[in-house]
Amino acid sequence: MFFLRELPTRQMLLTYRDRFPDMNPQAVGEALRLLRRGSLLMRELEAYFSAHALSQTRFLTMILIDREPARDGLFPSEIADRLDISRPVVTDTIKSLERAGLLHSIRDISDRRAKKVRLTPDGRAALAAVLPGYFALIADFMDRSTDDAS
Amino acid sequence: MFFLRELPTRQMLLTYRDRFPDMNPQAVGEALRLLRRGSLLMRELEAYFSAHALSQTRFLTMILIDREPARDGLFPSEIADRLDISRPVVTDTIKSLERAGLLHSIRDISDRRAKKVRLTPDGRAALAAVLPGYFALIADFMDRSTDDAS
DNA sequence: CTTACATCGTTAGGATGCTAACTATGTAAT
DNA sequence: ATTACATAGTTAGCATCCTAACGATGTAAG
Repeated sequence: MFFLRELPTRQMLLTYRDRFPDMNPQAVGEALRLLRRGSLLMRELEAYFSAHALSQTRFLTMILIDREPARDGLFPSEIADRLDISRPVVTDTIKSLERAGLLHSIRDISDRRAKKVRLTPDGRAALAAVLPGYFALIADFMDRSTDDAS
Repeated sequence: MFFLRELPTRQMLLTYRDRFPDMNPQAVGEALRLLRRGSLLMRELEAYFSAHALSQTRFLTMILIDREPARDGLFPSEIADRLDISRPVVTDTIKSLERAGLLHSIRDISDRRAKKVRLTPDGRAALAAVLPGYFALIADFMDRSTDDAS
C-alpha cells in the first residue's frame, strides 16, 4: 500500500532533480499517481469485500475457479501461480473459504500429494451476490478518478 | 495487493456483462490494469527498500520530514495524516527508525502529550543514499510498462 | 530396488497494515 | 475548581502477506 495523501508538486519534483540530475520528474510523478490511485481503489475494494465477509484474495480465488468450469476444480498451486501469491497464503485462503462453506476440496486420485478445490453451490451464490456491487464500485471509482490529477 | 497474473480478456469481460448487464467492461478492464500495474511497482519498491533495511512507509516517513526543513520536526499525528495511515503504524515506524538511528524525537514543550520527530544526520544520509536507486527503479519500471497491455 | 532429487501442500515465524481501547494531557463549561 | 469531553501517542489483538523449512508423495538414475 502506498498512501501519500498529497503527492509532491511538479516544483518539488524539479527540486529533487536539482539534487539528483538523473531523476526523471515526469516518470516519478506518473508512478506516484499510479501508486496512489491503485492503493485507493484497493482500499475501497477491500472495504467492500470485508463487508461481505470476503477479501480480495478470497474473491479472486473463487473467480479463478468459477472461470474454468471445464476443469473439475483447481490445484492450490495453480491458484498460487495465477494469483501470483505464495502458497502458504493459498492454504490459509482455502481454509477460510472452506470454513465458510464456499469451497470444498478433494484429494486427487492420481497424485496423492495434490488436492482439487471446487466451489460449492453456496460459493457460486456468494460470487453472484457480490459481483454486481463489485462492478458498480469499480465503475464509480473510475468515474470519480478520471485522471484530473494529471 | 492485487496480483492476478493474467487479467481477463476482453472476451471474458463481455461474458460477464452478459450475466450482469450493468457492468462496464471498459472500466473494469482499466481498473484491473491499474491494480496490477500498481501492485507490481509496489512489489519492486518494497524489494528495493527491503534491500536497504527500509520499507515504503519508513522511507516516506523520512521523506515527509525531510521535505519540510522549515519545521523543526513533525508530529506523529501529522505523519499519519499525510501518509494516510493509522497512528499505531506511525508509532511502530518511528520506533524502528529510531532503533536504526535514523530518527530521534523530543517531547514537545508546550504540549506534553506530543512529540516532535526529526531526522538524524544518519537519517539524512540514508535518504540521500537511497534516492538515486529509487528514482532509477521508477524510471525503469515506467519505461518497461508503457501501457502496452492496453 | 534404492537412492537422490523434485514437487505438493502445510506449518512456523516475521513484517506490516488495521481497529478498539487505554493513559496522559489539554480544553472548555459550569 | 471540577467535571466532562477531546486529542496525542501507545498497547493489544487481528488480518494478510512473506520466506524457510518440513513431511509426504512422485520420478528418475543407477
